[in-house]
Amino acid sequence: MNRVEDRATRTKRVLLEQACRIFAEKGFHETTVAEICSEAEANIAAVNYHFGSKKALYVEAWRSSMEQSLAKYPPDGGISPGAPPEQRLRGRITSLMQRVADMETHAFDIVHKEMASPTGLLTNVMQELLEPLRIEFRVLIAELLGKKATAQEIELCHMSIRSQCFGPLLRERRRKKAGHLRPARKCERLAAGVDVLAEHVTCFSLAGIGEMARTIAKRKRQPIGRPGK
Amino acid sequence: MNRVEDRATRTKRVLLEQACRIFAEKGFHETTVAEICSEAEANIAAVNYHFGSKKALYVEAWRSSMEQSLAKYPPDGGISPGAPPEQRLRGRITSLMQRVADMETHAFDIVHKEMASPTGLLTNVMQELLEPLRIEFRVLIAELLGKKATAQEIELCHMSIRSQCFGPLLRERRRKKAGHLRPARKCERLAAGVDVLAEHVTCFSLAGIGEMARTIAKRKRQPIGRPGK
Amino acid sequence: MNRVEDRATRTKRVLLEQACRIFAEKGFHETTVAEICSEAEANIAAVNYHFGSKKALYVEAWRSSMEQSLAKYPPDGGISPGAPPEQRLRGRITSLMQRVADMETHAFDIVHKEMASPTGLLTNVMQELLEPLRIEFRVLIAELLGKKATAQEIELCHMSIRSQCFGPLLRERRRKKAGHLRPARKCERLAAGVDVLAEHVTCFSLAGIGEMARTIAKRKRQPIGRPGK
Amino acid sequence: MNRVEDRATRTKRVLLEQACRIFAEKGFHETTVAEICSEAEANIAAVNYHFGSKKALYVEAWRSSMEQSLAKYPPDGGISPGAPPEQRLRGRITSLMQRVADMETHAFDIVHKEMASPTGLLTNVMQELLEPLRIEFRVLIAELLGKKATAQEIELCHMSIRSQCFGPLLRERRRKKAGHLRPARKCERLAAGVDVLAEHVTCFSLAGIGEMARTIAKRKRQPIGRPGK
DNA sequence: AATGAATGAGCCTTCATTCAT
DNA sequence: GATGAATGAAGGCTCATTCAT
Repeated sequence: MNRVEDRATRTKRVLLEQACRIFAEKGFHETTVAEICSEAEANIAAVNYHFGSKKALYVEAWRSSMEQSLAKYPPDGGISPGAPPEQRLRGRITSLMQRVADMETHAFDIVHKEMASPTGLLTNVMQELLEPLRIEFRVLIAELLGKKATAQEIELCHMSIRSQCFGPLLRERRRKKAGHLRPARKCERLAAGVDVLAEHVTCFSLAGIGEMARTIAKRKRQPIGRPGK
Repeated sequence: MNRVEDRATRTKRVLLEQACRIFAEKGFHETTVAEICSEAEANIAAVNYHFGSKKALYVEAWRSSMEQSLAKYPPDGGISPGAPPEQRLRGRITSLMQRVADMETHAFDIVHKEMASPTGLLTNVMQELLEPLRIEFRVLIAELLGKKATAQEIELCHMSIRSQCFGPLLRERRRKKAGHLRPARKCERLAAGVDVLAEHVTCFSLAGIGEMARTIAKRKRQPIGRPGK
Repeated sequence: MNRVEDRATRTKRVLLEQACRIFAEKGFHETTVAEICSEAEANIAAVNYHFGSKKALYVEAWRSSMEQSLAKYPPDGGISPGAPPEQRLRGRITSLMQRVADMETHAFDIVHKEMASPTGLLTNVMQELLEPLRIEFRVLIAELLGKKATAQEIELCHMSIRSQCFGPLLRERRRKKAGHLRPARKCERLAAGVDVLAEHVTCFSLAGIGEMARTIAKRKRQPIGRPGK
Repeated sequence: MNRVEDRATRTKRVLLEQACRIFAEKGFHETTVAEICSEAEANIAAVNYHFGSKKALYVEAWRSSMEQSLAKYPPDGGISPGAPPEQRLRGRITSLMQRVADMETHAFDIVHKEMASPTGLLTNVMQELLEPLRIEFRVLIAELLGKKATAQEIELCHMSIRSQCFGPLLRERRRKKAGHLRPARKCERLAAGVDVLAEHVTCFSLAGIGEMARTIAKRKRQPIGRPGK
C-alpha cells in the first residue's frame, strides 16, 4: 500500500516540477500539457488525472515554487526586527534579489510572464502570498521616511526600490536562459553577484530615501500643501 | 488605378494599426491573425498577403510603433546637449517615462511582453533601435559619476535608473487596461502624473548617483582596491 | 465569383444534409463532427468553419429538416378551414403521420432522440416551430368536444391522438433503419401504409371523442363540478 | 470472511441502484462509469470488477429495474382472468400506466432512451421480458374485437392503446425531472393523476374498439372485400 | 479481493497558412 | 490584385478499461 502511494506521489511531484520549469520557460499558453507529461515521463492524461486541468496545475505550480522560494530566502533576509531600519532594508532587498536571482526557483519567471500576459489565474494566490510582504515593506519605508511622509511618497519609494531589485536581474535571467546567444558587451556586463547588486541597490536607495526625508522635513514648517491628499 | 492602390495602402495601414494595438494587448501568441483582420475589416488572408506572415507583421508592428514613439518623445527630452548633466538626465528620464506612460503608443507593451516571453523575432530590430539610446544614456551617467567610475559602476546606475522608469508605469498600464477591476488601495495608489513620477525618479537617482560619486572619489587615493568587493 | 460562391454553398449544404442524416441516426452526442465531415467529403474543420460549432450545426440541422418537412406536408393536410371538423381532424392526423413516416426527412428522429436525452439545444427552436401547430390542434379538438369541454379534457384528447400518431410509426422507423435485423413476426406486422394507419387513428379517435362529448353533454345538466378549473 | 463478502455484496447492490438511476436519467452513452462509482461511493474500477463492463452493467440495470417494476405492478392490474374483458383491459391499462408513472422505478426511462438511441444491448432481454406481456395484450384485444378481426386490426388497436399509455406520461416524467423549468401553460397541464388518465384511456379506447368491432361485424356479409382500402 | 494509478484512443475546437478562383 | 473557402496539425480534455499491486 505504501509503495503504491509512493508511486502516485512521485508521479505527481515530478509533474509539478516539470510544470514549474516549463511554465517558467514558456508561460501558460505556450506550454503544452503534452510537453509537461512527456518531460515527466508520464501519460498524456496524467495532468488531468492528478491536477484536474492545465489551469489548476498552473496555479499549483506557481504556489509551490513561490512557497519554496520564500522558505529558502525569508523575506526579512534574516535580519532581526529589532535591528536599525537601514539594516532591515538591506535584509529585505538582499532577500528579494536572491529570490529573483535563484535560477533553481521558477516562481519569479512564472509571475513575470503572468504580469506581461495575464491569464488571471494567479490573481488570488498572488494576492494571498505577496500582499503581506508588500505591506511589511511599506511599513519599513515609512519608518525610514519619517512620520510626515504621505502614502504617495511611501509608494513612490517602494516602487523605486522594488524596480531596482527586479530590473537588473531580469536581464541576467534572460541571458542565462538564452544560453548566452549573444555574448554581453563589456559595458553591459554585470559580473557582479547578487550580494554586490543588493549592496548597490541598498546604498543607492538609502541615498534617495535620505534626500526625500530631508525634503519632507523641510516641508513641515511650510504647511501649505495638504500632505495627506 | 490610383484609387485601387490607395485602397490597398489603406488596408495595409489599418492592418498595421490594429496589429500594434492587439499585439500590445495580448502578445504575439495570444493574438490571432483572424482577429487582426477582423478588426481591420480586412480579409482573413490579408495579413499574409500584405506582410507575408504573422511573424513579419509582428516585427513591422513593433518597429513602426517604436519609431512613432521616439518621434513623439525625443530621447533627450528636448534638453540641449550643452545643458548641465543633471538637466540632461532629467530630460532623458522624463522622455523615457513619457514613452512608457503614453497609452496611445503600443511599442512599450509589445516589448514588455516580448521580454517576458521572447519569441526572438524582435532581437535584431530592438538592438538596432534601442542600443544607440542606451549608449547615450551610459555616457551621460559616466559624466555624472566622474572619470574614475568603472564600466560596472556605470552599468549599475544605468540599471537602477532604467528600472525605476519602467516599474511604476508598468503597474499603471496594467491598471488602465484592466479597467480598474480591483480599485487600488489607498496605499498603492500613485495618483501622480508622469511629470511628478519623473521628478521623483530624477531626484531619487541624482541622490544615489551623488552618493556613488563620493564613494568613487574617495577610492581615488587607494588606486587598486577591488571596487565592487 | 459566382462559381466560388456556389462551391461554398454546396459544401455547406452537403454538410447540413449529412448532419441531418447522422444526427437523426445517432443523436447529438453519438455523432462526431469527424463523421459528418467525412460523409460530406469535407475537411475536419469544415463544420466549425461553416457553422461555428457542432451545437450550432445541430440546431440548424433540425430547423432545416423540420421546415422542409412542414413544407412537404402542410399541417392542415390540405383540408380547407371551412370543411367539417371531422374532415379537418383527418387532415391533421394524416399530415402528422406522413411527416413521421417519411424516411427522407430527419426532423422527427432528431426530435425524438432529443426528447429522450435532452441536450436543451432545441428548446427554443422547437417552441418556435411546433407550438403554433399544437395550439391549432387543441382548437380543433375543442370544437369537436363542444363548448363545455374543460382545458384538461381537451388536453387528454390531444395527447391520446398525438400518441397514436407517433407510436406505431416509431416502431416502423426503427425497423426500417435496423435493416430488418429481426424479421417482424406476423402478429406484429403493420403492413398498412400511412393512409391506412391515419384512417384507423382517425376513426378510433373520433369514436373516443364522440364518447367523451356525450359524457360532457350529460354533465351540463348537473352543474356540480367547476368545469373551468 | 462473511463481513467481507457482505461488503462486496453491498457494493454491488449500490452500484446497481445508482446505475439504474443514472442510466435512466442520462441514457447509456451520457452516463460515465466514473459517475456511477462516485455516486455509489465505490472505486473507479468497481464496475468492471463486479459486472465485467459498462455494457453488462447496463443490461443488468435494466433487467433488475424492469423485474422490480413488474413485481410492484402485476401486468393484469390485479383483475381476475375470469372478469369481463372490459374490466381486464382497464386493469392492464392501469397497470401499464402505473409502471410508466412511477418515478421510483427506472426501467421505463431506460427503455425509452434505448428506443430513441438504440445501443442494441437490450434487444434480447427486452424480448424476453416484454414479449409475453404483449402477447397477452393482443389476446385480450382480439377477444374484444370479435373472432373476425384480422391480425392487423388487432395490432392497430394494440398500438393505439399502448401509445396512449406512454404519450401523456412521458411528458409528465420530463416535467418532473426538469424541475418544472418552464411552468406548463394552463392548456398544457394534465393535473390528472394516473387513475384519471388510465380511466380516460380506457374509455377512449373502448369507444374506439367498439366502433372498430361494429365495422368488422358489418364486413362479415361481404366476405372478400379489401377492408382497409 | 479490491484499489486507484495509469493508459491511449478519441472528441471538439482553434488557427496560421494555402488554394482556387 | 484580392478574396474567402479550405486545410491539417495541434491542443486540452474525457473516459472505459487495464495494470500493478
